[in-house]
Amino acid sequence: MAQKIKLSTIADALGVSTATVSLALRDSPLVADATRDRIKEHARAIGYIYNRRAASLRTSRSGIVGVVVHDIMNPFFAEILRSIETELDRSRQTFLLSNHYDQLEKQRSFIDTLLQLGADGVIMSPAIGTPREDIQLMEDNGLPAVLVARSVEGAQVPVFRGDDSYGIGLATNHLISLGHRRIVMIGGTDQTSTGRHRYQGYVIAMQKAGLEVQPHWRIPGPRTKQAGFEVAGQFLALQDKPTAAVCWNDLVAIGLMNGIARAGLVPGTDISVTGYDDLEEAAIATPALTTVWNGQRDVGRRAARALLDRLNGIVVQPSQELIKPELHVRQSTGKPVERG
Amino acid sequence: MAQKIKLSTIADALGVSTATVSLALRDSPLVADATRDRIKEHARAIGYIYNRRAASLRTSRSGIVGVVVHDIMNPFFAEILRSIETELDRSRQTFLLSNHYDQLEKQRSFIDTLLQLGADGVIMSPAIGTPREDIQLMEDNGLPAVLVARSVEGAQVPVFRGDDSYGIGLATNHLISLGHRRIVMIGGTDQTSTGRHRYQGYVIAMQKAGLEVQPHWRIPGPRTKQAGFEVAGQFLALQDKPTAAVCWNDLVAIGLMNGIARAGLVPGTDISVTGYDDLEEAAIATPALTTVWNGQRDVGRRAARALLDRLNGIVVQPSQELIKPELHVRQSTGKPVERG
DNA sequence: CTGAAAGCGCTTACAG
DNA sequence: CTGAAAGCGCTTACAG
Repeated sequence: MAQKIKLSTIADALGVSTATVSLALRDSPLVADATRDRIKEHARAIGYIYNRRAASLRTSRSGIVGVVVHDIMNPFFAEILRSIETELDRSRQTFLLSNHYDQLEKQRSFIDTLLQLGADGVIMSPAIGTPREDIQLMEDNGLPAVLVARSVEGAQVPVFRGDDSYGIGLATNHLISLGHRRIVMIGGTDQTSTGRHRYQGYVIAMQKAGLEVQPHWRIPGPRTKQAGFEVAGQFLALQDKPTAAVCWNDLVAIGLMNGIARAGLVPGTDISVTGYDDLEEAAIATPALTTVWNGQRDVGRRAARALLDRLNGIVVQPSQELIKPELHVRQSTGKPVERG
Repeated sequence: MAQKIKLSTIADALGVSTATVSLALRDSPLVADATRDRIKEHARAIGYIYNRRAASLRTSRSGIVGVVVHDIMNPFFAEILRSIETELDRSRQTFLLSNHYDQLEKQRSFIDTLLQLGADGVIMSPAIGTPREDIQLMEDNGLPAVLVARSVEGAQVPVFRGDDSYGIGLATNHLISLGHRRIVMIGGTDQTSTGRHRYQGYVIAMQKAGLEVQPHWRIPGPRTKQAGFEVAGQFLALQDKPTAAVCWNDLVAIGLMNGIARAGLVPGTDISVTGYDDLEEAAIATPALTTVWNGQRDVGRRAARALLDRLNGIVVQPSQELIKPELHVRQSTGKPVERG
């Protein structure tokens, strides 16, 4: 890489100032058309590479937006990410992605990196236990934030998430209307707002139907296919032989169905199972999964737009935006079957 | 955010020079211990944020490593990414992730961004059709590259990938040894080196066993669960009723098994199916999937190390590093069963 | 419509 | 062990 090519290289070669080159490359109307064309053509010809660090140091805008989630490999976040990506691409923002794996330290170190790079904003699904001070720190340092999926008590920023209590209610009511009485909730944790909301939704639906809620009908924890699979034995061994399971998400539901099948029972027939999220995979599972569509695409799109608005100086009020979930009925639920 | 805090803010407050502050914050032995401690403590107390853009402009190292793959949501890449992440974290490099979805334009625009940000290096699984000039452009502009999963003809950079021809041979031979004669290969494309290598491996294994290879025994295309599911009908309708399918990857295999089950046949009994990659999911599929472990973790780890070596000035010879795959036999394969 | 000059916030020889 | 000064490559008033 012979000699580093910079604005002044072009300016010198064409006998103009760097100011003119800078303006020309950014299509400023201040530059005469002929001059602009000459400059752009020359820049292209010699392979000029714009130095964004220098520009960003000067303008204090970096064109970088950070996105932090629990785990990008989780298909639920994957769908949110895809719609965020689409939205940000449109505004030519580069997006910097990171997993925090629910470790506060990882999340903090990423936020630190964003601050150091002068990122323009951040979209995050906060790690379990994120204190509102961590959110405030970003805002105080000029890094506007928007939350998705989970909220942080007391944080003064917009939040976009599904209406979890309502959504799990849809699944629970569906099972109740099919005639199920002994319904277990599998997965999730009280440590997240989402976890608390979903469990509440289940409890409320059961109580409204006049059904008792047994403490041992909650198997907390599982959030992955693997975990759903592993918990099948424990579920099937419950004394009072529940006939249905409301699962934390589609991954847990699919894992559980695999575990049920492995135990010689037929999911959807012997045991009814519901998921949550309506991932692409839900429709092709065996049996096809009855689940709750969680509006991932909307969450991502609306969060990205809210952030872009903030970047463009539009004031976005801190608020909780609840996306309404929808029940999608498929073959994994049916009338209850009593097991010997 | 009152007044921007910078090195000189600290220098002024403590009556030292910015040079001393800069050195102290980076633990330079040139600074007296007492001075260093005083500076670091003050920096922490007033909430100083290091400006990496300024530093990077000066030093021309950014601490950023780009990672580009087809699709981060694909579990195959997910596992590679996780091991890259672990490796880079250790060297305190920030990693900038992007999907190219096999669109050359997306890939180019990301590479451009990396060049503009002054990234230190890049690890990529090149998009279909990537010309070697695109790789050369990065190298010429001081952005060292390392390839994973796919190679680019003629590119002078290190490549880490599985031995695809050998690996698919393991799966094919396994089916042949069970007694299968009519074996179909489903998925993949000749447009990628991986696709060509895997099909070759299948053909070679068939021929070595003295079996004829029928052109219609190849159903190219599918690479996702959804696509595997959809192609089941076409597969089951083949005139000569093949008894087994060698699939492009685990996703296709799992989708196909779901499709077979939906058609009323029992995968693993009526039809033998093999996958490729050995994703976590393979072990919990119903039936558990016989598949080829593709060394994702090794690929990621070794690629990251090679790049870090290059960043540290160690010369890494361009070479093709083939990771040896292993066959993992489970329940999705068995003796052939002739269908009416 | 174009140019000369200052400045973004660091780091790095160099001098003492 | 510490400081004064130059410079990384841009952009932005300002002047003409």
